[in-house]
Amino acid sequence: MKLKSEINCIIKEAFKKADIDVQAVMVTEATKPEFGDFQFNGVMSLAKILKQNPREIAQKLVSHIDLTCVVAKAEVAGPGFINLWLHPSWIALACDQALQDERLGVAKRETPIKVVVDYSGPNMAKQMHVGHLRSTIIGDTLANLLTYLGDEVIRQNHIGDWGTQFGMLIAYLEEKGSDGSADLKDLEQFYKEAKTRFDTDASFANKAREYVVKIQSGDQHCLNLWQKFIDISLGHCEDVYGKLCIKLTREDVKAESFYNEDLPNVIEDLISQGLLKESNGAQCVFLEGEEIPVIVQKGDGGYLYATTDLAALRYRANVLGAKRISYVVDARQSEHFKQVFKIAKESGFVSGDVKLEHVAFGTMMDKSGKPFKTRDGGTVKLVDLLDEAVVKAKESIKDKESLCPEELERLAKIIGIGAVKYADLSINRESNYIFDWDKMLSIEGNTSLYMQYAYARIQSIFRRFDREIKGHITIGDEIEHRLGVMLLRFEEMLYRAAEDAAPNQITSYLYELATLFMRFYEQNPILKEEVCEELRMSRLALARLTAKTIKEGLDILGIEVVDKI
RNA sequence: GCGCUUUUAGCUCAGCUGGAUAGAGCAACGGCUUCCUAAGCUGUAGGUCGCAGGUUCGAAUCCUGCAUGGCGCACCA
Repeated sequence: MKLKSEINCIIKEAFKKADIDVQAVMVTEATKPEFGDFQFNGVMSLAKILKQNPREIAQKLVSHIDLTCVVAKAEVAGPGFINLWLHPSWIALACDQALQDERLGVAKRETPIKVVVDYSGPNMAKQMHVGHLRSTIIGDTLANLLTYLGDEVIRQNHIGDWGTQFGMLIAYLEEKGSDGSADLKDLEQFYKEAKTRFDTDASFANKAREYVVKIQSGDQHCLNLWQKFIDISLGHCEDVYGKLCIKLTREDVKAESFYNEDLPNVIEDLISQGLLKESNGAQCVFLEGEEIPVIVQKGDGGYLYATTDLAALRYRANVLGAKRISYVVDARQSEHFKQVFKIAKESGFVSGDVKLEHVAFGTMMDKSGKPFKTRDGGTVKLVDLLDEAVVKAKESIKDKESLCPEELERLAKIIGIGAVKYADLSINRESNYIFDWDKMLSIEGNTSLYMQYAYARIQSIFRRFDREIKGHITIGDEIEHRLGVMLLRFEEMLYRAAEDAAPNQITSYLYELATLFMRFYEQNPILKEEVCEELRMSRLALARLTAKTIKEGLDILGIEVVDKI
């Protein structure tokens, strides 16, 4: 059941009865409570086309709106707005049904598609840093969301495990002896040391270059060393994923090296499509309207970023069969993706009906608006950031003294990590965002703690009332009415967020929902003596549906909830 | 130089396909509790939506120009 679609149908029916021809109608949420639950604004533009008075058309339309079941009242307002109020009894019934349903009334997509979500993509030469945070959590959320809506989601972790720097690292690993795992605990340090050796020792540098060639030509000894290095490095990433509750596994890893063998074919196929041109010794694709070409093969025969991405694109479209391929990557690479997508379509690597999208996001800044760095200007390791979040969360817990250490640790983890994720996801992903611990761990405003508190508050009701809820929801007052409508909007909100790949639509919704619930709870007692049984059951049911909706929403965001806070 | 992008309240941000008096939170100043989690609710104040034009019955939203901060522009990924 999609709320707006339902109302759209009613409006459309009214148009039909009024004998007015329209294409599509679209109601929107009312901008203010006085204007009802939903409003239809389409009459004004229609009046223009028909050269008639908009108020008259609106009036005519209103007289034909079916007021028996869903819509209770329809009113013309202003220049020709139509305001719509829903039947409280209908809202109540729909909420009852949602509560009975495991999926809270959220239907699965009628025609699910295969979607590849490419996200996280850490570089194996270095430890994950804050720059990977946004891709990882936005991508994971998108994957969760699409999965929930019924699409077949293929998560892809396109790790960087190929290229010249690995020659250096492998050479250094071998120099350190057979068991390098101890030295690899701190990849950053390892990288630095290797780099120093590379820069100061010519024979080491030569060896490193040889290794590059050897790895790429399939030398078994070198490949073994390389594999070992990647395993350890990937292990670091998995620690971070574990802390962050990210669902990526080894099965989702399709590294750059995976496409290596296909790269010569990409070039060949581009040649046969007549898209390739040599320029200054490099193989290039010149796109229409662009002066600077996309290089797919270097003068020395080496391949580039774009080449690998082309190989990956056609693998995903043709082998995996994806109909939507989403790249959750920093906005600075938008030009790259625009070009690669264009080449993929023009070359026929990816057929026209496949939706290619760059889910771009802005840079993470510090409190003063500069790119997020450590005090000495280095990159902040993601592990350190997450550990700090847990420590800070622990400090922020109100009566931490009353909790046992294990419980405090568990709470701090959920709250700290949840706060980092929620803060990021609640921002419109395309804008740069300011990373601010105080704001993040604040209980006020659109934060994860406010959500957690709202949820925990409801759970505490059900600790006092542990019987079965018997009876039905009745919408008694305006706040219950608004809460009910908000609960019913969950489904459409999710579909919208999925379409736009916009997690902040989910957080905005959850915040509005939680706020409404808090208001409802302030003025409508539930377990107090004076409340009659019937009313109590109705309010309990609303509370439970709210809790379930919050939990489901946070679950899609990859954030755990706690019953007590 | 070319291209992409940002600009909304003192601060951090919403604002979906153009719609009614532009919304939250923080910060400021008030109010509510013999306790169903006050880590809550609530009132007041605060904005020529960067500027100037244009399209439209109607523009923060679309178009053009300018200003502003950021980013990207050939063999790194």
